[in-house]
Amino acid sequence: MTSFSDLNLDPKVLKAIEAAGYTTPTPIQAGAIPPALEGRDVLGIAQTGTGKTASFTLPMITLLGKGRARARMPRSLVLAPTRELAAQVAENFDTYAKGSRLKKALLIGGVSFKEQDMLIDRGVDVLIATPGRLIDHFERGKLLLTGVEIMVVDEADRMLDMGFIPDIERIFEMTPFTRQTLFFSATMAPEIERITNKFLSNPEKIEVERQNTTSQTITQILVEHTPKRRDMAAKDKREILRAIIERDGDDCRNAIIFCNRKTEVDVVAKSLKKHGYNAEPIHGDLEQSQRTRTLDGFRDGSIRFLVASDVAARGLDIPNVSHVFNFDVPSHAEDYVHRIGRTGRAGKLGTAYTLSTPSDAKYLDAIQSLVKTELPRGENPWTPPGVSKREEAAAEEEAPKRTSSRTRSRSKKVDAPAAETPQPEVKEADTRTKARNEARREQKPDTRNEPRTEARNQPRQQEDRSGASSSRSRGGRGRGGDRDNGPRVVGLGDHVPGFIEMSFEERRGNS
DNA sequence: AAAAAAC
Repeated sequence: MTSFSDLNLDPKVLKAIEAAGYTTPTPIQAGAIPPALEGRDVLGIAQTGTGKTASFTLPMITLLGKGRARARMPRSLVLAPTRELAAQVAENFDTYAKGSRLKKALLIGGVSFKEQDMLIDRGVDVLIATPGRLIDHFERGKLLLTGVEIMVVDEADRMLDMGFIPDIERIFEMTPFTRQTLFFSATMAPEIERITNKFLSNPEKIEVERQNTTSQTITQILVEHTPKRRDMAAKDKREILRAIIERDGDDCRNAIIFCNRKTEVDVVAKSLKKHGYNAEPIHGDLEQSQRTRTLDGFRDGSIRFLVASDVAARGLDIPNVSHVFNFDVPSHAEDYVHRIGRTGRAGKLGTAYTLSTPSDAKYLDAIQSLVKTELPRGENPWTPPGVSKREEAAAEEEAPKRTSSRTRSRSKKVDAPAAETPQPEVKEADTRTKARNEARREQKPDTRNEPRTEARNQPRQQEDRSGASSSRSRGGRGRGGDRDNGPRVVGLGDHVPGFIEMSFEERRGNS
């Protein structure tokens, strides 16, 4: 078995790897590092979580160790699709280039040009960028890419999804054709294939087994719900979300809650906050400073719930995420895989809930055929207020033979035992129903009103969280404390070093 | 149908 010390890496890099607690490279690292060190092009087919980032940062640091950067002429370039991923790559360089004199700059949008300009002017060895901001700098004449010796394209398939491929081609053409290219993609779509044929020369191809989406470390649970009306789905799902959080108690240490739309992200985050939960939103319409702050806060545990758009679905390496919620069923099946992959990392256990309504059926089918399993159905812990289980069942039976009259169906509901018709729905014309309701309320005031109010208020109180956790037996899954004693794994992909568990602030403080 | 990324 290879170890890092067999890989011809710079002794200083080896020392940094050792300090981070690693001895054995992951398959992608073992496959990509040797050819990269020989100066060959590399085509890596691998997803995040396989140790991909280190498979290019480690050889880059080693190769760039000799030589010095000239002003405005970076010696290497790493392109990433999102700002957060670019920042993550930059952190990786910080970790492993500690002993070296390499200078780096992070060029991402949403922050001022000033600092970035200064760094470029002074000369950098490593430039890490999102395509838009890089091209912007280039067009301002602040940047020359003719000195690029190594170019890395990370998450190419996502770049394709985001329409970045023309930009990537443009950037390729601004660099010298003698450069070394390291190219990473989770899939080889035809368009990706075309690009690699055009810009890579005789690459060493390393394919790492597709990450097991039904990984044993992730428990997937589907929670189905049929809203009374279609427009109530979102509101109902917010209730269900809170009910699950309460039910799972301490097991749900933290969670990423994915929504399909940015507006929904805002609504869900606001709603959780209103109910006393520690939650923050993250999506592309928010200020970059806030995005960074929120992600740091989630990483260091000061934020318990990260409500996110798909900006956070891929590649982000946040260890110790206990739960992922698909508040919305993702409409691209691939995204499901990426989203739930934010938990169950580094051999630890994770739970991924997906909330679905009948209108999601089509997307759900696509997901299930992609992951080649039927998602196990879990219990929906939330009951709509005023609707007993019994009545729910009755209503379902009733549904097929329902006749036209709304009034009739409503009065039926009222007749059912323990029913509570929502007051706003009772029209003045319906005086008989109203009177009946009032009479019933007088007869049994506590059994109807009290529990309902309490149930609604319960999650509001912070104390209730610990209260709920005492009864968190979790349907016999019996995992309790074994989250931290999961299967033993080695290498930079699965094993997570201590520093990753720290916030960026803390890491800076350490260096 | 929407998200991401440049000003």
